[in-house]
Amino acid sequence: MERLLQSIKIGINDKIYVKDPESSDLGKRIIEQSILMIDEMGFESFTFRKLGERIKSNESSIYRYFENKHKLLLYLASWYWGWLEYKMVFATNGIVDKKEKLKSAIEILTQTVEEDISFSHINEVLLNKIVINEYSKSYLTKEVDRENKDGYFIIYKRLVNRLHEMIVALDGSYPYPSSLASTILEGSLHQYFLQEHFPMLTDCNETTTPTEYFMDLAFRALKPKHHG
Amino acid sequence: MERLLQSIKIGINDKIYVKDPESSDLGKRIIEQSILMIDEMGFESFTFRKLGERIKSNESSIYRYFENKHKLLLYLASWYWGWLEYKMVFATNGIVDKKEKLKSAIEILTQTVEEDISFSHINEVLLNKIVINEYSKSYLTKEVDRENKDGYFIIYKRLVNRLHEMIVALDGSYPYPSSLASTILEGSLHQYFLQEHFPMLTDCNETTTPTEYFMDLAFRALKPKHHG
DNA sequence: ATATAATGATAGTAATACTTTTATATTTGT
DNA sequence: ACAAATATAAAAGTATTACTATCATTATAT
Repeated sequence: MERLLQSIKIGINDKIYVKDPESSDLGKRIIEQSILMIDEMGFESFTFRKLGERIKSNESSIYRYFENKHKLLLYLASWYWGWLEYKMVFATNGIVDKKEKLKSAIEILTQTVEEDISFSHINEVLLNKIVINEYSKSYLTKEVDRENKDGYFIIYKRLVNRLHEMIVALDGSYPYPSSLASTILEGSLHQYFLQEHFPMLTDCNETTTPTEYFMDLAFRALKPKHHG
Repeated sequence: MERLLQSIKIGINDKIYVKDPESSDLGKRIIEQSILMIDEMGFESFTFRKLGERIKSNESSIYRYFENKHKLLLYLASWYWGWLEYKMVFATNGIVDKKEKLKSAIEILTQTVEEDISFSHINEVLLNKIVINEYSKSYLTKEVDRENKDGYFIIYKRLVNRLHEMIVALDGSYPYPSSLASTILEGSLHQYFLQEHFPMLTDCNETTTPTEYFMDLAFRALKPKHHG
């Protein structure tokens, strides 16, 4: 899998950036270090000025890659969802049994992230933490409709839709396949957050994972026909 | 119910404010107009300076009630959850049938909000919109653990816990009652958001409500024993 | 009538989120 | 190898934000 992925590039809407950060060394440092810094200090405290100091580059140079830090967050999130989408499509590709296929998808989408050596400048474990803590802020804005129109959330939407399709394929009679799909994706992030900061509001802990919870929930909801 | 509520005050952790906004006319105007303004312009664009202009008071006077706009958001959210909690406790109070009780709770917690004339300076419909669009920002911060320790989220936690208890009472064998409770509350906000901005990611629309979705989901998950 | 508390007006500060300009380095095409 | 184009760096400037501080005025309580 590593070999295959080595030549893969996550395709991100080019309106999100001014200049493709994958196209230069500076761009890659911007991505690499912004992930570390946002994880360390949180998105609110993170600034391009601080990032410039950290990567020993100039604030104004960073602005040549991203209009502002909001766009950078959109970029990081898109990359993350694109990466998850790839992993999911890859993992579910050969599976013919619809239940097993959905199981595999839910597993990929809700499980704890491990580092992927294929993208050396991106720390997927930290990126997952960022998505848990900051992703909502990328769409809970007054600009969401315009940005959605401009395609900034297209990868996430495609991912929810893929899950939705697997749900429909397994149980066409279930009346809320889109809502279940979006609940699994968003709810999984939320359960990880609760586990860390509000443990009394979740059953997830060291022994019980969000994956188990959503797997159980999905299959209680879908009551799929058992066959073979 | 209106008569009864007339003398009710939602009790909010007094560390959230510097001076209780319920204790003066200026305080009430701060609450009233901040709700309108945050709804209009979004939390990011909202500032105490703008609020001061709007209520024809001084920026510095507003700082005598709230340390910053983050604390104001925590206040508004606490009020909202306290108000919902009151409505839920009131509605479920007399119900002995455990299934009906949980049904009633889910209905109150996930249904569309209507104005409550008991609190004349608070527009509950707009406050609900604010909670949908901004609540996550109140806890997705680096300060969440300290603020949680200081009790800023206590009402929300109590509310999730009440729902959790009703779930356990109905089906003690269900392994994820806390996660289900938090999923219903948070997920309901999310489904309303999706309905407005990402309709393709939800089945909720003019005819299907988040209440129906979560009611269905909860009772598929819980498979409660039917009796009577 | 006086003390106390609440509010208002004004100004000031450090940081943020940029933009602009100019200089320097690096890459690329011929 | 050299000029032209492009990328990056340095520095300064601007408007706004998120406060803080000071002092004046107004309302209320005793």
